[in-house]
Amino acid sequence: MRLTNKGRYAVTAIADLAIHGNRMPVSLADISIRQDIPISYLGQLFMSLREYGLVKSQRGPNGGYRLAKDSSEISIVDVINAVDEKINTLRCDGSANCQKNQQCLTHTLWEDMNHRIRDLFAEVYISDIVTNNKVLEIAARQDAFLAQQQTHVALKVARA
Amino acid sequence: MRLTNKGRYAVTAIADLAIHGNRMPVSLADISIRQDIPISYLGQLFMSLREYGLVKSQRGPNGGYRLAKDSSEISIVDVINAVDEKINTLRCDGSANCQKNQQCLTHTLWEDMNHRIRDLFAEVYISDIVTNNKVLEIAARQDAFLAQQQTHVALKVARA
DNA sequence: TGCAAAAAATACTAAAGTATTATATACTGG
DNA sequence: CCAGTATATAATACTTTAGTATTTTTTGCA
Repeated sequence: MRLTNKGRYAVTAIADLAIHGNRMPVSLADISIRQDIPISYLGQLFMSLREYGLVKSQRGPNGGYRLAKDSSEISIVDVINAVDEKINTLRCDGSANCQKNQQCLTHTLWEDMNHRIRDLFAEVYISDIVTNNKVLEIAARQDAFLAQQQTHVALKVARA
Repeated sequence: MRLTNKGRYAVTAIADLAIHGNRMPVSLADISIRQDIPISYLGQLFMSLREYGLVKSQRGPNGGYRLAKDSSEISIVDVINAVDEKINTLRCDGSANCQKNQQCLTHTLWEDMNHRIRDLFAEVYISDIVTNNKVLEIAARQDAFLAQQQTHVALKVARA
């Protein structure tokens, strides 16, 4: 079983889209600044997310990404699957050949835990996340930060 | 979050003790053969398990390990903790400094998932595992395999 | 029509973590 | 005293993860 930055980043980025993508596509650059995720890494993640059908893209100026479905139809397990982080407690990948081509002593246990954890992640939807007050509060802080960054850039450009 | 061979090995080894340690201490050599786990790796794991108070050791001939408590008092989460595999979905280790010393957007989410997964593992006890019929069946197969190995060794010694 | 903003695609590298092996030492029952 | 056992630690090989870099393609807009 493993859930690392990759999966966390992906869920965070999808939540960012759910919050900011209502009117306009959201650029990776904006997500990168708001969520503090390397932009090039985001690029990789969004290729998977798009192939998996969770987001749709728009190239060119003012382009970016939007959710392909409503946030109430995307669960965390979808996102984690999309970026290929298996939530898997099994050594044998389910084929029960963990010990010399036969089941190991605890095979059934891990299989069971696997299901239960998957269910846990399957029942949390992106909409649940982005309606949480604490989350919205943090999103507001991140918005302010992005605006501030953009002002800095504008000033630099004006000076030059 | 991460659960790898180390944690799986540890739980499997503890289950092996629960099954075979009623009368005599169980040697790492036997566990190694029955469960197909490298003996030197087992040595490392059992150091942790002993320090954590889950097993007690007996050196010398006919020595080995036994459970330090009843199998109904050892949950999976204890075992995994003992060998230092954190079941942790959090990037920031709980201190909520995941993004520039402040909470990241999904901090609360991962914290919540963390608790739920921990609860899942905390409610499964070793006794649950070793009373399962399928598990006992596999244990019987492993016993036969060990006996066969020992016969081979005995024959070799007799021949020499 | 050309520039700039954006995604798409791919290759590469460094760091961290995992699993395993190896080796030497200490203890203990017969 | 010997052999079987745990104890302890070091070293190594391997895998995965995270992150960086670069080039190409698309497209809105001035």
